[in-house]
Amino acid sequence: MHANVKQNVIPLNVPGLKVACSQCNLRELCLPFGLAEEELERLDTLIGGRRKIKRGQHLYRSGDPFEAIFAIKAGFFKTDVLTEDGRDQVTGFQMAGEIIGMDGISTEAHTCNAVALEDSEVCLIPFAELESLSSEIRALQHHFHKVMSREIVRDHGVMMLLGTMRAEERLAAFLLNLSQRFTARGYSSAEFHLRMTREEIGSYLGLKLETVSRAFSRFQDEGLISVQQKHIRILDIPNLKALLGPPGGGRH
Amino acid sequence: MHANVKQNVIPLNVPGLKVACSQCNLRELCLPFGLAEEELERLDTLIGGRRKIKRGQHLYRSGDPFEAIFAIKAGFFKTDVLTEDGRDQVTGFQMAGEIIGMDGISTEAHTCNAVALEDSEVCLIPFAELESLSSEIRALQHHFHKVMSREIVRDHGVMMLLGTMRAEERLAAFLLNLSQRFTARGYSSAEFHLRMTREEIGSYLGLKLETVSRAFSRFQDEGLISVQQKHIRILDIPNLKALLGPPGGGRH
DNA sequence: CTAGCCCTTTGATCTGTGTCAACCACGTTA
DNA sequence: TAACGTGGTTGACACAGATCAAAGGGCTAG
Repeated sequence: MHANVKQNVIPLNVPGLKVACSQCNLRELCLPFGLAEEELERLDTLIGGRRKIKRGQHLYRSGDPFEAIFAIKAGFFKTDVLTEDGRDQVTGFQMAGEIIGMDGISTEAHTCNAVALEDSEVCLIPFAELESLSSEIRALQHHFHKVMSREIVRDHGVMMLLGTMRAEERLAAFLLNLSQRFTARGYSSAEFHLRMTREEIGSYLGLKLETVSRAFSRFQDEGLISVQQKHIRILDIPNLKALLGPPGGGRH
Repeated sequence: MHANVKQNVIPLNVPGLKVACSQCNLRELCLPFGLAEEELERLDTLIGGRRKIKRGQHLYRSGDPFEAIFAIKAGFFKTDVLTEDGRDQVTGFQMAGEIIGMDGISTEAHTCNAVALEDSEVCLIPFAELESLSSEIRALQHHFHKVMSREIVRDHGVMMLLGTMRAEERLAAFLLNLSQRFTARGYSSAEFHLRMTREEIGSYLGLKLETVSRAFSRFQDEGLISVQQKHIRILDIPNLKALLGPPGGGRH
């Protein structure tokens, strides 16, 4: 492991270089949010380094011992649960700035799989140390609780989607959610690249891939979006949002 | 704190009497789990008193400012989310020993409604004080994180149910889950009283009430359970469990 | 005890989505 | 450049569950 001595290039991940939340451009979205300067520096000492995950590789698997949570530095992940009988449910898609792995806290072992959908990089946050630091920095403790709570609220939203929405509403909600999260990261809200397959979208939304594909086509026919493989352009946000109000239009 | 001097009667809720986790018969299920004697006593000072909730009353409503979480001392609750357009999704049923209200942490306001399905009683846990005490008692902090994480894992289970199971599998999973939770509380695993309506079960399971009713009838015809209104007796747990392995029997 | 209402059950029919199948488009490898 | 494989689209048809409808049973409140 020898130092990388290329010049003119900002070196990343040079051995010995400490990862720094305080310098991270995602700090407003991620765990450091709301911490003071001095606290941020202490947070820097917490991060256990970075890890690169290639597309298709697992960040962790169900059953792995739980030791750390991860902050996504770059890239895109899916998490899924699978049962003995072969059922597979995608429980979420995670992007830069989001925290992943909190499912493992309860049993000291991960309860789902996390797979990179593109080449990605995560920051390791050793959990025992996070708890230590939390008890010293109240703002960190509180913020971490908010992050977990937000996950619970997000899950309730998915339950609502799976329990009450029709196929096209689900897909519209999904696209609007992605759009909004890309916006928060400074990317276009109208144009983006899907990192997941139709089957993965379907699993997340409780639909079959053919149904997802048909809904995409219908949206395109109606001028709401333009689809070309994984490239999506949202053309008519208002009408896409209007789809979320259910069929009749609000009654029943 | 002043001694209560009534004799022969165990006094409950007498004004001035401190609620005590250390004496609670639910402590092995609830927040105190795993704490040492001395820590338990400090936890006692945290509890902000009890509150009785009559059947049909709200413990909190979506939008209420978030100040405390609640430990259910006795009774039965449902939580639900509703959208502007009138959709209603039951996100869970909670019973004695369970913690409710963690959805409110993220935004400082509750994001769902909690309604008592029978006359109930909860212990108030002021959240700011819980965080304070957490930073002093590491075991409490860690246990609270486990409780939140367990909620996330539970939600993933519901997503799996809503995303991949057919009506009868959903109902079987629901009954087995209730049975298991009653068992953990020392009640019969085979015979219990449903506190919720068919419509509420349906909302939770992503089904219409008629479908729930039909599935109950089918189970009864097949000798798996006996149903009389809200009274349920589970007759054949093995075959009920077998329903969870999907139709074909594991393929696809 | 009675009236009223809500909850539940059951039947008949309709429909959104799943299933099965064929074909196509793109990206990768040889 | 050709051949392959994975992922995506589209069509025809089937079916689980929704919807509509009607009737019965048990609480709850007077």
